[in-house]
Order: sequence, then C-alpha cells, then structure tokens
Amino acid sequence: MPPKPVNAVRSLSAAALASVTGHDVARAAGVSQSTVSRAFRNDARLSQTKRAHVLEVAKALGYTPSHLGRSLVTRLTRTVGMAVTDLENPFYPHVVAPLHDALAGLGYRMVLFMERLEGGENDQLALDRLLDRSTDGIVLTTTLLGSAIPRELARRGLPFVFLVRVSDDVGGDCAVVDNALGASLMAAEILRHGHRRVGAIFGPAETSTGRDRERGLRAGLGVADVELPDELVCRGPYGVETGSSGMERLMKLPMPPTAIFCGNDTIAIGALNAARRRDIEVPGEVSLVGFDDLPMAGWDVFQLTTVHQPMEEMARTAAQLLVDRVEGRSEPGQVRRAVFEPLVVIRSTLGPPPKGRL
Amino acid sequence: MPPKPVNAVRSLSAAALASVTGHDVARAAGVSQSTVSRAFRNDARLSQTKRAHVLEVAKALGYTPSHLGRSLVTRLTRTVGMAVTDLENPFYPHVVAPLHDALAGLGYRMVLFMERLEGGENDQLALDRLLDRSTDGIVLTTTLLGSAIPRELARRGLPFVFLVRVSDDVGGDCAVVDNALGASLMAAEILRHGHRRVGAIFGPAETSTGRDRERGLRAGLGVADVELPDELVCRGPYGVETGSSGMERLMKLPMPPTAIFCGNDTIAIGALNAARRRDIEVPGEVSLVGFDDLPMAGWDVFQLTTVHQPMEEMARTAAQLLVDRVEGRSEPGQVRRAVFEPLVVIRSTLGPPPKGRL
DNA sequence: CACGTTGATGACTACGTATGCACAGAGTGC
DNA sequence: GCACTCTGTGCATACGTAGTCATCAACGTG
Repeated sequence: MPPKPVNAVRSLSAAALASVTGHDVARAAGVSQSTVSRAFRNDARLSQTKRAHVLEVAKALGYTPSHLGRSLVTRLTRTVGMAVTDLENPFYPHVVAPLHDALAGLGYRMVLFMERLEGGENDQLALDRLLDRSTDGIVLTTTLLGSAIPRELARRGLPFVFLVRVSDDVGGDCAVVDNALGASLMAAEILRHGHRRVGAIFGPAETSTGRDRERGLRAGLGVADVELPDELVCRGPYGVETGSSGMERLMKLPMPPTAIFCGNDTIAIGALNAARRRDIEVPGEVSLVGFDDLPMAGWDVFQLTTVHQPMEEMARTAAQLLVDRVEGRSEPGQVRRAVFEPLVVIRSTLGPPPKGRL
Repeated sequence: MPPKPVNAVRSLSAAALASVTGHDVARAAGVSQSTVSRAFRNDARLSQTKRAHVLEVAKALGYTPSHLGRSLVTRLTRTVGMAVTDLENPFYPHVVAPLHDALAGLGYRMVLFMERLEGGENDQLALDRLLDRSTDGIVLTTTLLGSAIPRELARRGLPFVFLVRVSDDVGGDCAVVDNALGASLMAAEILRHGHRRVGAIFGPAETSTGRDRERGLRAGLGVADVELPDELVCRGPYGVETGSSGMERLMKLPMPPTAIFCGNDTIAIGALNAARRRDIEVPGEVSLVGFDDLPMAGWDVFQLTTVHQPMEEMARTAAQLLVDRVEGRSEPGQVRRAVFEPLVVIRSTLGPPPKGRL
C-alpha cells in the first residue's frame, strides 16, 4: 500500500530565504561560529589577521548578523518604541523625526507604534505589542490623562519616558514644556495689546497639554481680572477641524471675542482657514494665537503668533532619559522631570482689538 | 582566605527585568511549556479547559509571549520595514499612516527606517539594518533612481515593494500613480485656460516622480507646441524652500511665466508663500499648480489646484503586494505593477493669464 | 626541563518559543 | 478482551547568536 499522500496545505514556504548564518560563514572560513561572532563584535582577543579573513568571507557570502538571535541572548534589543496615535496630525512628524535622530545617535533604533483608539479590547492588543520584549523601552507622546498604559509599563518594569504630554497618576521621567507658563505668557501678551474680551478653542481636556494650557491662560488673564466665559470657550481634538468649527461658532456670536487663544497651532490654522473662508480679517477683526510653533506657523500665509516649545531639544532629552533608564544609569526610584521654557513668538496674527469693539 | 572580591564593573544590569517566560507560566499552571505555547496559539489539539486555565495563570503572572523567541523559531517576524528619508516633509505622514493601518489589517506591524543620507559608508550601515532579519519585507518610498538598496534587497532575497517612487534598473512590485499622465492632464488644463508662457519648479531629477512628471508636462504642453524654455525651469528637493526660491527667481524675470507647474504640493505651497510675501496675486498675476493633493492643498488659505493621487489605496495595495510576496503567494519571477489613475483637482490657484501678458 | 603564562580558538550552552514525535489514556468496534 | 483510533500532553530539539569554559600551542623563566 502506497503511503498516504501528505495533503497538508503547508504554510507557504516564505520565499525559502536561504538566510546565511554565522555557522555558514564559520564553515566557509574554516573557523568556529564563536570566532565569527567575535570578529563582528571586534573582540580584542581575536587576532587581526583572522578577523580580517572572517570579515572578508562574511562579506563574500553576504552575511549580516541576525538581530533576533543577538537580542535573544543579550536580552537587549537596542530598539525603542514610540507610541503615537495620530501621525497625520502635522505636529507629530516634528517630534518623531528628532527623536529618531537622537536615538540613532545613542545607538538605538526606533519603532513606531501607532494605535488608533485607546480603551477596550483593542487596548490589550496594543499593550501586548509593547510588552512582547521587542523593545527596550517606550517613549509615550500621546498619552491621555487616565491611560492604563504607563501604569502597566511600570508594573511590568519596562522603562518609559513621557514626551510632550504626561499622565499624572503615574510618575515617570518626562520631557515637556511648561505649558501653563507658556499659556500665561501668551495671556499677558494678549492683554498687553488691549484685549478684554478673549475667547479660546482648547484641545482635549483629557490631555495634560489641554488641561495645563487652559489653566495657564485662565491664570494669566485673571491677573487683569479678565474672565473666560463659557460661551467664548470651545473644545475639541487637536485638529484643523476643531479650529475651523470653533472659529465659525465664536464669530457668529452677537458679541464675538476680539482675540482667540487656540490650544495648538493646528487648531489655530483651522481657525485661520475659517477666517479666510468667511472673509474675516486677522488680526483686523479678530486676533488669533496658537501654541507649539510648528515650522508651518512661520509660513508667510500664516505668520502665526504662537508659543514656541523646543522640540528638538525635548526629543533629545527624552531619548537620553530613556536610554539612561534602559542602561540602568538612573536611580530606580527617582523620577527625572525635564521642564523646558516656553517662548512667545510674535508674528502677525495678534494685534490690537478692532476699534469700537473694545 | 576570603574570596577575592569580584570587582568587575558588571555591565549595569538593565533594570533587572524579571521577564516572565512561558516556562514560568508552565510551572505555575502545572503544565509544560509546550502547552503554554499551544494555549496562546489556540492550537486545536489543546482541551478548552486546560487552555482557559493556562491563559488565566498567564494573565495573573503578566505574561506576554516574546516576539524574539517566536520570530527566531518561526523565521517570520510579522514585521515590515518602511524606508523613509524625510518624515518632516508634509507628504510622508500621509503615506506612512495608511500603510501602517493596511499592514495592521493584514496582521503585520510596521517599523520605520529613517535614513538621512544615501551613499557612502552610511549606506552600508543602513543596509545592514534592513538585512538583519528583523523584518520580513521592506516598503521603499524614497528610493532614488540609481539606488543600490533595491538591488541589494533583491540579491539577498528580501521581499520589497516600491510605493510612490520606483527605481527602474531593478524590477520590483510597485504601487504608483501614473505621474506622466497626471502631469500631462494638468498641462492640458493649463493650456485650456489660455496659458502659453509656462514655467516649472520641478522636484529632483534623480527621482522617478521628478523625472516622469517633467516628461508628462513637456509632452502635454507639446501638444499645443508650447515649449518649456530653460530659463523658466527651476529644480530642487521636494520642500517649501524650493518653491519659495523658485518663485522668487521666476517672477523677477523680465517676462515672467503666466503659469507655473510645481513638482509637488509642498513646492507649490512654498511658491504660494513667496507670492504672499511679494504681494503677487494668485491666480491674478500668475497661476500655480501642484501635484499630490495633500489634505493641506484643500485648506481655504491655499485652495491649490493640483493632481490627486489615491494615497490610501496605493498604500493598501503596496501592503497587499508585499505581504503576498512575503507569504509566497506571488510568482517569484513575475513583477506586479499597480499603476493608479491621477485625477486633476480644480480649485482656485489656476485661472486665465493676466490680460496684456499673453 | 618542568612549570606557569599568555594568547588564540573551539566546544558547548542559554536565550524563549514552536513543533515533530512519543506516549498515555479513553473510547470504539468486533 | 484485543486491536485500533483519537485526543491531549510532555519531551526534546532547533532557531542564530553571545559568552563561559576548556584546550592547546607557543613561550619564557627559574
């Protein structure tokens, strides 16, 4: 009786990659695998002649050491994860890029974790990917205030650092700008121009930036006894749409504000778009300010007055803080907070209030 | 005699992560590691009761299967690399994000490889990172025409796909828009408005998009015997600065063009900025068109007439093509090219030439 | 000349997981 | 009661690398 035909729908052989390993190089060079490993790691105990020979053979065979094998045994991946929710927001590329470069400078590679939603079962899946040891540490940039993620990371002992935003129920190293201070400085600037009827389009209240910038603005205006009545306040996610619809609503009011503080530059740009659409002059009829100082804010079509935060420096610092944790150079119990100075950048969307509306 | 004190400056224990492994779970649940593995992979041969028990114990211990261990033995990382040079260019976030989502939908994660320069020793380092088996395949988006990278990937048998740009000396699956066609359609639109003196600010000649869009524009204008004299042509990288300086140069000419074709939207926006700076009316004094149709192009402050390319669909297709390769569903020798239809989007930066300058 | 000493190298194992194989026990048909 | 099939589980091994220990040759040195 002939053998039963093996009908298994074998998981299609993944292109049958003839991956060349250290053993192959060893065989071809007439040495042991250990020697190949040592040659690539420039181990001092290996003679230079043999090292040169091994490297030559390796090059001829097209050998590249496997990251998986190496990481498994060293228990170090030399990889850092970065959690971002919304890369299409013009803000994040400007934090991802410098962070990538900073990490590269420290010998680490960067992996992007983009998660759309937070909460629910989805959350567990996302968390698993953070915790599966493919990464030595995590940079958190889009954490919501009540997020379970930092808590879970702390519980599992995976190093992390907050960048831009923080979550205050779980302590952790962070690199942020002083958002409240920045907003209050901008409030002073608004007051200095003579505004007394001020509106705002804030970002989400469940983010530390949204909350702190609101707090700073209110405090700063309070100095001159200027209030921020509810009817002059809008709120929404950090996107152009929020600014656009907020602007529409505020300017339709019987007594619209003479200046509007926007939660970030993206919102401000959305507001500027609405202004253009409705033929509202800025700053002629209404002044508009942002926060972040995106490169875009300086473009001639915008010339947005805004609050600068030193993104490159913050990213560099976050990278350093995280790597220090990963490599065990930080005190385990001690939290290191890097708070940067905001800087008001004067351009041309903030002017005096229109005559007769003061 | 007391033992000699071990003074070794031991490589600072990386936070001494008590990583819990499948063996730990097995011990705690009173089963073997194999059973733990089977529980997590939902192996049919495992009884549901035991599976439930194992998962419960695993959850209590906070166990997450190691990506390294798994990938090493399965020889599949379920990870795809994406090579990008310049994330701060407003274009790329809009390709990274949909690609990430498409890959996630297919069960793959995405890793970003950002390399600043191409060429030189730097190149070898970057290449090594692509080839170290940390990835099942690569999406190439910023390939230069003569690049060694696709050649090397092909030689090593690592699957890859071109997205947006291609390199023609090495064949490979790709998802691109028909750039030449798009540019020629735009040329027809420019002609239809009555322009005869047309200028251009092209992207880099060493990119397929730069080359093909130029070719398409010239061909499209040629239909009406309109030439593109050298003095009306600028070239530069795909950034706002190129558009800005190009615009300055062209509009200072004794006989400036009445319409300018820009290599992409970013260049066009740079040109619009220069126009704003110099108080040049668009399209009153000069018409301006772009290519890509970034979300930004539709903003009220720009209202840029441009050529749309279906980025989400292209990204989805690229993801599918690559995964087909990785999982061995594609014919090894056969190249699959997905070429998408461009679409001219009429907004308000293209109008008739100014009277008396025709 | 016996004995450390040094320097260079290989054999071997661990890392955490998946999986082929063996095997135990329960059920089934005759 | 026996041969047989199933079902569930554990054992052992492999994946590619780093690093520990042993080995071995060459080389002074007293």
